[in-house]
Amino acid sequence: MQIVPIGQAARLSGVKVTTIRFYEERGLLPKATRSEGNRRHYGPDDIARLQFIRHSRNLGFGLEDITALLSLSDKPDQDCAAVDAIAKAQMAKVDRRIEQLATLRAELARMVSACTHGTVADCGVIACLADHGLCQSDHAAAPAQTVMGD
Amino acid sequence: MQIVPIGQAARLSGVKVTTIRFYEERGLLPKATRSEGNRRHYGPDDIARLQFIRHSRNLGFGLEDITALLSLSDKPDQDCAAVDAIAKAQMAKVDRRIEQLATLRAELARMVSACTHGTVADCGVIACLADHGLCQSDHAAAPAQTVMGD
DNA sequence: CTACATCCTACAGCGACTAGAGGAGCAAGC
DNA sequence: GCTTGCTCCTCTAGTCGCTGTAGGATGTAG
Repeated sequence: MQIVPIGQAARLSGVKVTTIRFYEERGLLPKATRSEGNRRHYGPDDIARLQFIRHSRNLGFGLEDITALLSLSDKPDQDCAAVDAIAKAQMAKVDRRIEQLATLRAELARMVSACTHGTVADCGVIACLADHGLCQSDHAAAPAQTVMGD
Repeated sequence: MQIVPIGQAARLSGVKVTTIRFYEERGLLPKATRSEGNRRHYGPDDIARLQFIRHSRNLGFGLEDITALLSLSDKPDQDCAAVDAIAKAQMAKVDRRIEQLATLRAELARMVSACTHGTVADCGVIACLADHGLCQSDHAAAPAQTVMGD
């Protein structure tokens, strides 16, 4: 397994074929060398890089952060403070989100428990959605688009 | 405040002007009536509907779910089981995400604590990202795109 | 009458892919 | 040699829930 085509690289790294091509286009991977028939070749270093990316994605890092982390990992003599900063920022982001989701969960639970299992007219869930005054928490303070997404 | 233009509807409902137009296009709101000068008009019902949507969005519901909830709330005589199901599914979704994020957070914390504050070459963070074997948890089992996103 | 705010449409962009069309290359079996 | 079927190629468009911009029309206050 010295040099492999994209499909095998995908299997070895756990990154899908289309995603590998996407990463190349985005500059996270160097442009792959090609065979005579115009097919991409990958070596062990490329596989390692793909695994690095995949692992970072699994930890929730964005592609921009990953680009920074990759370029830092290519310069082993540098101070690793920048690495630390990126990781800590990511942790803070995750913390914030967990907090938001916990508030959300509490409100959803309260809402669901207000369901009378009767008709929609008496439904506590609908009533709560229709009138924020019926909520106890101030979850609505968070901008909607940041609640579930990035 | 009987009938108002879009800007005031936005202020009253907490939904941005552009977002209101977007919701109309998506069918979450009926097509607004227009003035002679082609401007949208909104009445109290429209404002209430917008508040319902905003509140639901704040609770993390997707637009598809909200469309369903709205159409259910328009039929007050129906059984509210469907409402309950949507709310419970949302709660389960939030639960799953909280769990994932907790795992993530733990792994990130472990990683950050492995930072030697020296050079990148010795950095525990980079080492961990490069080699998933250095991780204790199996967070990598989750598909990347679902970890932080919806 | 002139600023200025508000409104209109239409389209491009975000992040991180995913899916599909339409075609070419390649190995194995007949 | 030929067909079958898999892998690979490029390119485009779609996902979600908006946001931002361009370029114009309308409405109102001084």
